[in-house]
Amino acid sequence: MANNNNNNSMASSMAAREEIEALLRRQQQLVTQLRALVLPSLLRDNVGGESAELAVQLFDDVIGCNTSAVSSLLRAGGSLFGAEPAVDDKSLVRKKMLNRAISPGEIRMKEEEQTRPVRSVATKRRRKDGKRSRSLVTNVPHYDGHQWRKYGQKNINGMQHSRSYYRCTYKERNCSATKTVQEQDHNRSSFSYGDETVKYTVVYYGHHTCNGENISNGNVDLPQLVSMDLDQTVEEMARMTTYQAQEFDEGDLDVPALLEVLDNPLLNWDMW
DNA sequence: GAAATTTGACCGAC
DNA sequence: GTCGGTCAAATTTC
Repeated sequence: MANNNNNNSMASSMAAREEIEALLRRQQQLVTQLRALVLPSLLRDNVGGESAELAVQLFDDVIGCNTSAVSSLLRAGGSLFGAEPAVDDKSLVRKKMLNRAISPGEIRMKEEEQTRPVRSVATKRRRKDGKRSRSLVTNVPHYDGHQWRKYGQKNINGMQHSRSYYRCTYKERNCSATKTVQEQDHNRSSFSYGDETVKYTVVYYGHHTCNGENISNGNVDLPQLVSMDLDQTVEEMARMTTYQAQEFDEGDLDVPALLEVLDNPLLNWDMW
């Protein structure tokens, strides 16, 4: 009897925890998207300067607070909400799928992903120059505040889509920054709900030593969203936000990487 | 004509 | 030998 009560309260605590966690993560996404929308407008309208810098700081502070809240929640998970029972990956996937009313076919696909052999770190090829890298998942891969020139494209083993290679436009100024853009396989992305949102994995290598001259002179490369009329931009962002909410999955959220979505000189490149 | 992109070849890590 | 990353000539775009 007492056991039943315990189980019930544990279950409701876990549900509450999951709900809070989901809300916090959703908040992170929204702020990050708002940041990506607002800052380029400041730069484009040449409002820039201190206002833009302050805006970057404020957005980062908000996201930072949110990240801390999620971390605290996860750390306190055991004591506050009761330790989660150990489950194997497959049953976890099933649980997640059931909570989201996903079809058995998709469950099978996800299970296959779990059992698919993963290329070990040791077998990964090292870049020739050994540059450090950061990665993020985004649906606006070209939108990072820098100007890039494509210098290559390759079909990658096991990937449906080819990978594109970009280097900083200001390479002649000794800027060694490069990035790769890889469209994610449609059926490998997080659980989708029938939408057709395309996601890209963007990996950045090296430092920008061009000091973002492209931005300071107002000649910012603002592909896709920012090149649209403002009304259209807001409308588009709202649409994207909806999709993000629908397909949200905890595995997708890489907050440090998202913090660099607007990867311009207003951010401190030396911090990584 | 300049700048950007494409694409096959090459290089080097594994 | 395979494969990911880069180079550079050819092609396309503005």
